[in-house]
Amino acid sequence: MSKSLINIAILEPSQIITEGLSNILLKTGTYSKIFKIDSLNEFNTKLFGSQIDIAIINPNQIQNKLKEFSLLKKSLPNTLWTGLVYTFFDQTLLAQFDKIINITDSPESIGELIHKIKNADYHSVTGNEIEQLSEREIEVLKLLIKGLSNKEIGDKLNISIHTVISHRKNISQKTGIKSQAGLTIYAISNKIVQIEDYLT
Amino acid sequence: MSKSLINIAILEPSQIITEGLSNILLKTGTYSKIFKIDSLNEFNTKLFGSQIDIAIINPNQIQNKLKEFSLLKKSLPNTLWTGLVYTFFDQTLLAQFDKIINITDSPESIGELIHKIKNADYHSVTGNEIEQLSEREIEVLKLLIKGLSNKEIGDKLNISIHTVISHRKNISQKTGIKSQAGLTIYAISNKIVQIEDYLT
DNA sequence: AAAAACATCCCCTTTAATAGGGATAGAGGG
DNA sequence: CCCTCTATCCCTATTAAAGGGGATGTTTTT
Repeated sequence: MSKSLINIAILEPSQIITEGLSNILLKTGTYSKIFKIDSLNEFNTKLFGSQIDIAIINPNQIQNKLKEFSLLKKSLPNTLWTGLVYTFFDQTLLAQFDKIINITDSPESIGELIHKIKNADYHSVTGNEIEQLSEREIEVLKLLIKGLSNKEIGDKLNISIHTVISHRKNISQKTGIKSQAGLTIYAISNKIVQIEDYLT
Repeated sequence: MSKSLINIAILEPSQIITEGLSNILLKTGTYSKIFKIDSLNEFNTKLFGSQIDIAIINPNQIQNKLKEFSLLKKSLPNTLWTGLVYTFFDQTLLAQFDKIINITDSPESIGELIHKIKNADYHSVTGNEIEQLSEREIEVLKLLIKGLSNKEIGDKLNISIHTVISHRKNISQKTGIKSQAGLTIYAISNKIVQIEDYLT
């Protein structure tokens, strides 16, 4: 891949970030053309046929669209799929990307990204499956994180406290996490709960 | 306040965001001068004597510097203190600002901000004091969130379990949060712990 | 100098969670 | 049809936490 003009697609809802990133990319001195897009499927419409070398994507945009994203990666194997992270995201989500750049990265390190793509080939990796919690277990987990006791959870779900304890045992086994704090972080990072809902 | 040139200070560690925001502010068509700064105290050094009309600040930058920020607001009462939010923050932290803009806000709504400042006076409000946790309490909280028991925390800090329990009682009283899950979320949203450290 | 906050330690009682051990019934896939 | 997973329920013993009550000495603030 020895070409001097690089095509970069940016999928990011914040115009502030899109503007800033474009500027910094253009300032790296490499000749690049930047396409700003609003959704994943614009890769197949607006950008169809273009050879996109780097796609920079807000991970939120592939949330709940993992299959679509997988297909896209297969249909565009020569693209470097990059996640743009400015808050914490689920690790399994980030694992879908070939590379991660952070909003606080310096222009220099972003410049390096461009440099590398000119000199190397990247191979898309498929993320690992995590052991899924069942629906009921997730219900229990959500209430658990609200700080409810086993008994309160049972009352709320109309099941006995023993069932709740069973579910909790299974949750702990599946996740390997024993403490409530750890489970809270697990639930947040896996988007089972939104942290915003817990801020008063 | 009927002046055409507006001075804007931006305190934001991400260069991507600073770049993007500057661009959008300049594109609003108003004549504004933008100062990029790296810390709160540059208001008293680099910017000393300048009439800053709008300060746009990443709330992280005032975390643990609430007193300094309060004094600053008092010494610069004609400045509009604006928080730039791109992830969740503690609400009490956001209450310290006169105004909040979000990273996903459109250029138009940011332009409105500039427009308003030209036609109105803003009065700085002093935010409520957050009841601060003591150093020791924060140490205990951090270990608590790792899932350690009271006894383990005591062993780690070389204090008796009774002291740990005392600290926990005080933490609960100060924050009003009883459950470990709630405290975890409190600690994350107050940047006492980084959620990234807990992702395996 | 007095008051407030902090850090340390101790006691008691009640309530909840943990860690084992189970059982049963239904749904779904191979 | 068998096996696995899920959801439900139960028991016992041990450990931990919650919620009260204090006390003492040291900083820090007013």
